[in-house]
Amino acid sequence: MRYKDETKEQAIREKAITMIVESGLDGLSMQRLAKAANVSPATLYIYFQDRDDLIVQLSVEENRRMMIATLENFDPDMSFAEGLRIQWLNRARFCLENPIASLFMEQIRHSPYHQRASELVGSEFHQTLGLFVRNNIARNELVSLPFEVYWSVAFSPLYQLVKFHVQGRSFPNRPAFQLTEPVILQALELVLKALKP
Amino acid sequence: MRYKDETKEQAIREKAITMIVESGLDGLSMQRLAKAANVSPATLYIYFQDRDDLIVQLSVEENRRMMIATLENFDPDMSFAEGLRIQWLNRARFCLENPIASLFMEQIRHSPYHQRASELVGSEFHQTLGLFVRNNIARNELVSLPFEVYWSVAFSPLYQLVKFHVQGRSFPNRPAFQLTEPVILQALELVLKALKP
DNA sequence: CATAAATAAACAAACGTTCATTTATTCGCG
DNA sequence: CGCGAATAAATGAACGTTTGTTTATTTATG
Repeated sequence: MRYKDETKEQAIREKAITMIVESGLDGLSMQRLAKAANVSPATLYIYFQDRDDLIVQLSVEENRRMMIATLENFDPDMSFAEGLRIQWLNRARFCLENPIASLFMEQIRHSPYHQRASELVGSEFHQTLGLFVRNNIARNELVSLPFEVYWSVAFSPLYQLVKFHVQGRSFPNRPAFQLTEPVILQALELVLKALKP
Repeated sequence: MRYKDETKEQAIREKAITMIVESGLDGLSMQRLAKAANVSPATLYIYFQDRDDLIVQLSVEENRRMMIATLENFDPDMSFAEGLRIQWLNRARFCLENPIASLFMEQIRHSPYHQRASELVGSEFHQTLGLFVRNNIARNELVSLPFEVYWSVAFSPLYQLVKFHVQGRSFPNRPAFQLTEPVILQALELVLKALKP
């Protein structure tokens, strides 16, 4: 019998993400994707149930990669400043090294696919972060807050900076924005100041 | 001669936004939109050049409404704390009163339409905010920062909280999140602490 | 030779858009 | 005031494409 050609599946995944980043979710057509990945349209349906399944699978996989990268060398027992620093630098590094994956995830995160995909993602990520937060509140290294308030202050500035970077610009009539490590650390300082008791 | 029926255009705009929010940008089909707005498909092309033009025009208009609401009673000569408070409360109020418009803008902002639309938006908004920032740095009420760092710390936590609210939930397995005024003010306090010298 | 991957060709349905026609409204004229 | 001429809004039906997906067939490999 004949085995699946894994390079084909990889080509499909990559081209699909590129198409979505370049022309939006409605720019992803199965026939154009097949052409771009050098396979027959029917081949797509060997690897994915249908168009929706393809998009959801891509989201889950890219999300997983991002989470693993974000938690590299991270430990929920770390001090708050150290733990947040590691997460910020990990996440920024991943996004800067994978700008297309990063733009793809941004697009999914604000589409109707986000909910369906996030239900299929493992809960370890959130459990680890939840433990980290509780540890630090108990140790009085972090003010006690509703989880959503904590999350929005602790992470959304980073995500916004990353978005500015991968988009190449922040606002019209502004010069191109480059997210460098000193800039990341400068923003992180502000966030730590906000969240430390 | 016969004049345009403005209720028709309004119906088209509203239904289009609803469709995009409910089923994504690729869920907006001109024929289904015509049916939903009770007009002929051809009528859409009296008010809009084509599908792209429709989406861009919707973005520009909703963006304008949002900006006007955000700057109500705002003055660039205000103290930093007072000015930021007004903007936060204005923006939150608008989004909570217009959740569909808010979800629509979130979706546009992370799609390829965002750049094209933001180039068509007046620059007064950004000029006013730029003045506000410079005033407060000069008065030593605000630390001096790259504009993108300032922006991401000052506003993205609010946008994230609003998103949690209009989505109805923040993360899987978390109870529904309601953005109330005390929560907004709690987050605002943290951000002010971060940005004050 | 068995088996499953991979394909080319085709399907109906839906897509964005246009065209020939009808409908409603304003306006100059009697 | 009343009425046809003028004009643009509004339409239903149709255009050729492209859509997502399937089917019958071929290809490669254990």
